[in-house]
Amino acid sequence: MQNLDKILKNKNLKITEQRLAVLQIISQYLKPLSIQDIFDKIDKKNLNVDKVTIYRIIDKFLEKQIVRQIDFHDNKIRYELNNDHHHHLVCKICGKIQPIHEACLSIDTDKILKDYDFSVEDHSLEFFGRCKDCLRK
Amino acid sequence: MQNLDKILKNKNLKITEQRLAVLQIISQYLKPLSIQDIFDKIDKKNLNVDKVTIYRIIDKFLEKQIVRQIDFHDNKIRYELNNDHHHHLVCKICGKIQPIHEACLSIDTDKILKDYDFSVEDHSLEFFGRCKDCLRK
DNA sequence: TTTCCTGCAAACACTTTGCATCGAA
DNA sequence: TTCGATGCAAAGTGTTTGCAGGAAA
Repeated sequence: MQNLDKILKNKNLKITEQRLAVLQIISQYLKPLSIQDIFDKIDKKNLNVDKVTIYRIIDKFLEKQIVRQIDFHDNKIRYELNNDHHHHLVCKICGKIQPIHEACLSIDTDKILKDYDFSVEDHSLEFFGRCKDCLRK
Repeated sequence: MQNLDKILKNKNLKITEQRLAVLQIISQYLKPLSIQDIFDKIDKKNLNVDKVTIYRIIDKFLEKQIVRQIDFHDNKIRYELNNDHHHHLVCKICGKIQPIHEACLSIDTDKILKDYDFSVEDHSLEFFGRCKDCLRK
């Protein structure tokens, strides 16, 4: 619990019950969560946090880069803790999501800077296809 | 114009004015467009296509893989023609979008198949950072 | 005490659904 | 003629805003 306090403190954010609740949920689950997911999970714990507040907390967290935003092409925006950089495998059939941590690609940001005068600070990469269970379907 | 007819025909879709209008807009602009963007641009040409119809057309186009979906982390979903595979540079400051066509990364899908039992059919990769004009801001 | 955060209500924006009509094949 | 596409209306869902009260520093 102490850790979560620190994360907020480091970013000069006031420590509130609501922010801790959201942080706890997000750091507890390995999969990116939508606003609704976060709301439901907080509700299940009988903690009351208004959904509007969750929107605002996530906005702040994005701004302070505590979380990052992920898109799985299903019209839902999801958020996950912005600690280790990784990508996802998204099954087009069953929707299952797997994180992949290996650096299975090399991105030449220097070349992009040289060729396009564009300084890359971040990138998003997601893979879509078929998972083990859906390979034969 | 003939080309657009063919695209629809090849996918066994009925050729209608509305679908041609959407296709034309999407193929005419180099940047991914949101539903609203498409609606506005069609409106400007004094062609009347209901927004609901655009949603349904885009759904069909996604299903038939005529267009693909792109996310620039600004809570708007955009669509672009699914012809040549490319990625985008998105400026975090001014929002400018540049396509990049070079294969500046190599993705080892065989390794993903071997390590994760996951068959990659598609991927999305977008870069976020600062464009030429915003580098000094 | 000050500043920022939260909850509630309401507005706003986005997307989907049902149904009757229309038009492509 | 048939089946699928469209337009309109309405419902459903997601997100933002304003404001007053409340809590952290």
